[in-house]
Amino acid sequence: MQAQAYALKSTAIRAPAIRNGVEDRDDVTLIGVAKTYHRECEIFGEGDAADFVYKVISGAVRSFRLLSDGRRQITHFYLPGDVFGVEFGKERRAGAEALSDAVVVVSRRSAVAADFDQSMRLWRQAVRELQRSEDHALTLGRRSATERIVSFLLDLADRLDADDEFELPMTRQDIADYLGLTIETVSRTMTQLQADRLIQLQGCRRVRFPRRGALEELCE
Amino acid sequence: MQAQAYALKSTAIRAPAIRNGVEDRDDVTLIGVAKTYHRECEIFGEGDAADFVYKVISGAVRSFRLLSDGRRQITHFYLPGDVFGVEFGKERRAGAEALSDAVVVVSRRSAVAADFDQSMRLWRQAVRELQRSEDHALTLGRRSATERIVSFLLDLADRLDADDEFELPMTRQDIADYLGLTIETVSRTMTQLQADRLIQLQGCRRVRFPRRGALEELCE
DNA sequence: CGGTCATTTGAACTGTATCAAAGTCGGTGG
DNA sequence: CCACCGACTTTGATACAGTTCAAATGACCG
Repeated sequence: MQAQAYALKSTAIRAPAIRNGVEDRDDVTLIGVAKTYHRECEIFGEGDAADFVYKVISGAVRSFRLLSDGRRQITHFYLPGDVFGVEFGKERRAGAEALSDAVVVVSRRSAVAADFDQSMRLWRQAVRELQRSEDHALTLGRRSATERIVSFLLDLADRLDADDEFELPMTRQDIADYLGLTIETVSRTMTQLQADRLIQLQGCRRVRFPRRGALEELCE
Repeated sequence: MQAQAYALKSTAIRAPAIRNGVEDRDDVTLIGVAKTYHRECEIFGEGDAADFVYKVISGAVRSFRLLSDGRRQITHFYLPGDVFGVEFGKERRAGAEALSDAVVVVSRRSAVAADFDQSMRLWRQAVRELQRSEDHALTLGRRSATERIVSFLLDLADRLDADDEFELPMTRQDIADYLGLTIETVSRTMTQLQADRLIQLQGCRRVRFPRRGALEELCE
């Protein structure tokens, strides 16, 4: 399907709290090994043993689930500062792959569990992540294509701490599989938003919000 | 919108573990007050303080979120034995209402927190519930109307410990708002499933699976 | 029985998918 | 340095699943 890639480089690292989001004094500092995963490289697969937890340093990661006929639903995107791979059971409920070349700190689950304070924070992060999928379900169940795209872009800008301009870390296909749309609908919708002067595109990855207020109105 | 109703009756009670699901030695015994909520009655609203946790004794409950124009997404249905209203933050992220007259045990959050073992179990239940919304997102993002209905019915039968016949505790509109469809599509799809001899309906609430295997194939 | 509310059915419409082709961009090798 | 390649994206034309609007039917309850 797509070019196969594999992990590179491994150095010991202490990954500090990065994101400066609103209430993130809840940030997790993972101690572990930094690994570089190349674009499209699998980090773990659905059903694997969940022995490690991860934190994105740079690049981005997607997690996803598949139906047996190949339809894919991307469940989350992870951006720099995000923790992922925290499972409550023993097995992975979703697979994870690097979107672009990504540097990730990998930490043994058992090692984290030893530190009560740390594992509390990790739990809270994981819960917050799960709560995002409730929001996601609302979007998938009840919003139009335009509303999905707009709320997605606004959310992404927010998580990237971007004010009104940022780089999309994923392809149109990834966006489509996250929003329950097709790649063509994503493309057309973004073209239309640009025609309506609600967003500006420079190349297909760089997005600017010339009038954020108007965008926000579109999906409240 | 709909007939207003209100809570009735309050007696002290000890709500024992009910569901005999596969791995539910994880069941929670809430000690609190039994309340009866009438059909369509609000149990709590989005944004309320989350001071109580609940367990369904009989009847059923829905939780939901609204868009500002009134579109509704039902996030979960709670059946006898289910715990609900466990929040990780201080505020309700969704509203909850009784589907039918429902008996519910209400317990102060602070009271439960005192019992470590108990609150652990409560947490795990809440996490499992949140994980369900990841499954839900897959369904909403990537399955057809027929697949949604079939997987919904199978899941419901399972949770009701029904073998091949059970009573739907909710209206077509509720099913529609859970599955991201319209009431007409739900109705037509069920009629079609019946015509295909994949389900049998007696009245609009009683469902039977004459060939469960065939149903399961429809949504793997 | 009659009234109310939920459900089903029908007909027409529409948003999004599908299928197909053309355009863009970045990288690579000549 | 430039031309070509492959992957991704955009655009176009058409199809269709699911929605919308409207009306008929059915179920429940006093």
